[in-house]
Amino acid sequence: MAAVLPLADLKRQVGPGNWINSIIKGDCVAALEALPDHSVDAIFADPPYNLQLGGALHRPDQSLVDAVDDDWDQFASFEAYDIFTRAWLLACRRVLKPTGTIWVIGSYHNIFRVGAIMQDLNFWLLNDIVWRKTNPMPNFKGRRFQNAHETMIWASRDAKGKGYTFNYDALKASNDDVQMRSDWLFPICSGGERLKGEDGKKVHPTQKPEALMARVIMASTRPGDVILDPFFGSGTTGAVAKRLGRNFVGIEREQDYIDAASARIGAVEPLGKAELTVMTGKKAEPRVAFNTLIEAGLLKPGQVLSDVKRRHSAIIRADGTLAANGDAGSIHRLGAKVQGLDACNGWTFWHFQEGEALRPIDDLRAIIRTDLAKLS
Amino acid sequence: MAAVLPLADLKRQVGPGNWINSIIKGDCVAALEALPDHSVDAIFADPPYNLQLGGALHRPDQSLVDAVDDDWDQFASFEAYDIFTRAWLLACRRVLKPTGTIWVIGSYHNIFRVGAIMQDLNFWLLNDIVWRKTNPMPNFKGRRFQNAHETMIWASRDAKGKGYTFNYDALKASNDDVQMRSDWLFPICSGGERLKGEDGKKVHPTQKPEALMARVIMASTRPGDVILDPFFGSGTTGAVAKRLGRNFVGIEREQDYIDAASARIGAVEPLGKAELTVMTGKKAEPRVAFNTLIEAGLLKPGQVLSDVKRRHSAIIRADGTLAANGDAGSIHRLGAKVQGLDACNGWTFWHFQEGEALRPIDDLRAIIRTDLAKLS
DNA sequence: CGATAACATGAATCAGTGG
DNA sequence: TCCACTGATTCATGTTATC
Repeated sequence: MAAVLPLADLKRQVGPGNWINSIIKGDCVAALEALPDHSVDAIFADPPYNLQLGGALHRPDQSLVDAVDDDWDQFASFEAYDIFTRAWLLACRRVLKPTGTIWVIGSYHNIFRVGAIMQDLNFWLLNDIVWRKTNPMPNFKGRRFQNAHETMIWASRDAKGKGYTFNYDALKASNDDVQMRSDWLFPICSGGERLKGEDGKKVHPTQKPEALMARVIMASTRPGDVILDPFFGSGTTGAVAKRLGRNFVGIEREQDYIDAASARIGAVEPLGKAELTVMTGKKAEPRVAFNTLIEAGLLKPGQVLSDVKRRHSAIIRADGTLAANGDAGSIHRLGAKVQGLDACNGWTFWHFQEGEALRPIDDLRAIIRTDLAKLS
Repeated sequence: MAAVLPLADLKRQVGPGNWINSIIKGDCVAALEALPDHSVDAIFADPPYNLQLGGALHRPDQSLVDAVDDDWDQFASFEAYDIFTRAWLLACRRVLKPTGTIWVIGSYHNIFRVGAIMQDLNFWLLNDIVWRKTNPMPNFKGRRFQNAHETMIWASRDAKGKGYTFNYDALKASNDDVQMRSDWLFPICSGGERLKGEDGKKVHPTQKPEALMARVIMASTRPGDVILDPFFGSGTTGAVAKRLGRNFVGIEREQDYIDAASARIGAVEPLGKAELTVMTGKKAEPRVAFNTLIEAGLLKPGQVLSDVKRRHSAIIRADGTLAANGDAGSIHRLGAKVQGLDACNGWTFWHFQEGEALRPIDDLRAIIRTDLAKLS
């Protein structure tokens, strides 16, 4: 069983960190306000979808918005939903680390309002992701297209946000070596994965599939990260986070959901470290300066480098710069200059002679990196 | 050549109906105000997306991406964009028949604001439709998911709108007798369909594909209906409307676009009545990524794969890559690596244990494909 | 002339670090 | 906060050039 933390206990300052991997029982905004600034790495939110289907909606002060009926005033309802949305998003934003990202899932009933408010609050939209359902419910009346998808918004905390986690290389490698697109195909949650009560009825009306959650987590978090879910429900976020070696914090009001989620998460076995290692690309590798190749004796001052088609050549100088045609500079600057470009990756542009063949100097950097790896 | 109508002439009341099948030259809202109440059956709007681009973007080969940096896409703030959006949507609403519907296309940059404002103005959202692009531009920096879709909102004029046109049966018949879903697959507009000037450059930066427009028109209008496009651009709406036996009204400010659209529409041959029945969308062979097998539970992280002669083995990681001997990568790259080859088809190389036998993981892909064949 | 390679391009909010 | 510098990064499709 995952720990359950009444909000009152949390507020009594039981100590920092005690809320990791627990479900906070209480109102979403109130519970968020009890968490420290910049304390979570990622947020996944599955807020109430709309007012028009009769779901209960609470204002930030926990008062109940009047139930929707045929006479309801549409503007007042949208306004109430906007106030609610702004409140929880703002509270989430404070809790999120500056390098963190947030996911919000919704349908056409609410996602446009959510997205616009996110922009108003200075979240910086990175992608909208379409979850295409393999087995959506049909449209029974034949008056619309079958509503076969939901939309997720992925955003960083700040405009022009930098430094967020995106495991690009792992996603690409797992996707037949082409980059992952913004349209994802998954079945809806059903069968054995769907939590059911003793009466055989589903515990939660909108339980999300673990496969969807797993891709979200694998894409935008690292092992050990803390993932917050302010509308925890049946606890899919917690279950998948635990399985994938991440930490979670859930917020939920309903005791029935908390009970089901707690038991569910308790039964999850985390994967081992080897299975959880995330594939990284060159960006994550240690930097090796060009000078290091000279110091290691792999290249020598005076030696000539050229591009792969031998159209340009340059001479290595003892200070670790290249010289050609009266110009000199780093491998990158000079590579750009001789080609008349703004930028150039000198590691892949410049080649050295080995026998009759040309090899990129990047091969030599790989040798250095291999040696470095043995040391660490 | 389609008729071009300066807004001043229209205001001089040349007579009702004279604006049918013509392009009104002028500002969008001003032109709309010159049209009568409840005079069009459907609206298709492709407003500026309000892209907020930073500096220049280069492809990995250093070529420059031709960005949409036109003046008409520049707005000072979200607030300015909202004011603009509210104005043209309100003007559209007056012109639309009570039984009419409106389509608006956009991307994550603007569609959330547009959708929220549509709801605020009492449009009643019927569906959001995802246009999945077969050939989207990649993400060059590897910092996001490939932005592979755009979103269309389809709405009726009034809340609980009734009596709008939706050709449910025709769509279903054209879709292998299953109801049309909310995710559509089409290529972007290129090749011979893409309008080009004498300099060989594209006339309009965001010309929409005719196939997309055709499905919109076939789904939500009847022959003889009047379709308004307040951001006419290169005139795709007019060209497809004419071909499909519908009438159009376009509004456009730029003379260059008007000239191109007018000539384009003039060259269109309307289809005969018999051909106006059914048209199908293009289907594509579903791509199945290795990750899909894990997400579907057919393979599990930690499980060991080997080649058919058990000379090499590798462990499946949660991120959808394989690991062996300290190396890691996609099923293809690692298969190549362990064999010392340049390339390898991981689908046929790697096998999993089933009882005492080894079966290629390609067998599992076949299972997924069978399930997906219905979707494409 | 045919096959193949090379090049071009599409609604894009597209980097991270250290001084 | 700004600036300089390193150096990582693309998929599908259509068109043109080359052999």
